[in-house]
Amino acid sequence: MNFISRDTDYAVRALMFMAKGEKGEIITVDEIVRREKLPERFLRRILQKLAKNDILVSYKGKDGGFSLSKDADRIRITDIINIFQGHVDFAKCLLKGRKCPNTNSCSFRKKLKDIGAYVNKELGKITIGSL
Amino acid sequence: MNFISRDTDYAVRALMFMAKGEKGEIITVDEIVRREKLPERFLRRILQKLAKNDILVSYKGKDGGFSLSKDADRIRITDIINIFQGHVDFAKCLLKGRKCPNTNSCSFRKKLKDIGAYVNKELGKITIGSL
DNA sequence: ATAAATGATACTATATTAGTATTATTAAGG
DNA sequence: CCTTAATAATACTAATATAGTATCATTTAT
Repeated sequence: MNFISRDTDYAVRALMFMAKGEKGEIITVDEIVRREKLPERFLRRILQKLAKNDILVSYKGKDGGFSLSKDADRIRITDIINIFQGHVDFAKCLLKGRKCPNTNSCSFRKKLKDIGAYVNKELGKITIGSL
Repeated sequence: MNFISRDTDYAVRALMFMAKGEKGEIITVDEIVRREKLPERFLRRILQKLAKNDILVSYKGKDGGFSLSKDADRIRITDIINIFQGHVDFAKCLLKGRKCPNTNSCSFRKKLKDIGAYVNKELGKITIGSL
């Protein structure tokens, strides 16, 4: 079981690559594909999604491409994970269609919740710039 | 994105229920289904898997059922997660078919690894008995 | 106008998750 | 030994998530 999904992973690689360039530099999908050897169409969609979520700015048309929308130190890993994997829920009750019998005294979920809070806190400290 | 899968969740519920009984008590799948309202055939397979992995002892034939194979305090949540979800890998490199360019200097995976180690340590502290 | 880029959206393939169904095996008890 | 009540093994299925691919539209510099 992997904690990080492929699109999150690819997004981080692309962002790390972009962060190496000058601030505000416009980079095309093809450049990233050449350097990082990621599947072109898939990566294209990933970058589009990053643009929609204000991580990247996209420039259409000739000489277009993508640039980081903010300083790499302000792009947190949790942002990327949330975009591609949704909120990481450590303590969700998985009973279907009915209320959990021990709903408000579930010590298991309480402990999972604590662990989840720690993980999110630590992941929040990691930024593209810090990598 | 859920960290815990449904079979892990159901297994923990079943084990917690069984741990309430006397030590070594034999309990049938049907009893657990009645009390915890879990899908019978699915739960049956889950308990079989727990038996195969030495968490439960199974007794076939009339008056059969399952009992905990050891003290509930010695059944850790990580054991259950490993059985149903496999090893939880926080830092796996997801590049396909080719070597990662920055294989031995990947600061991202290094940080993920640290977080994963913490999570596994904390999950290892949680036992069925402690819940 | 053309070329070179992204945008939107639909499609597909594979894997994982969450089950269900069927038949076999085992063991207690009359 | 036969019946009954339990698990064992295994195959099957349905739904969902993951990992892509394909197509056509739109934009913009020259």
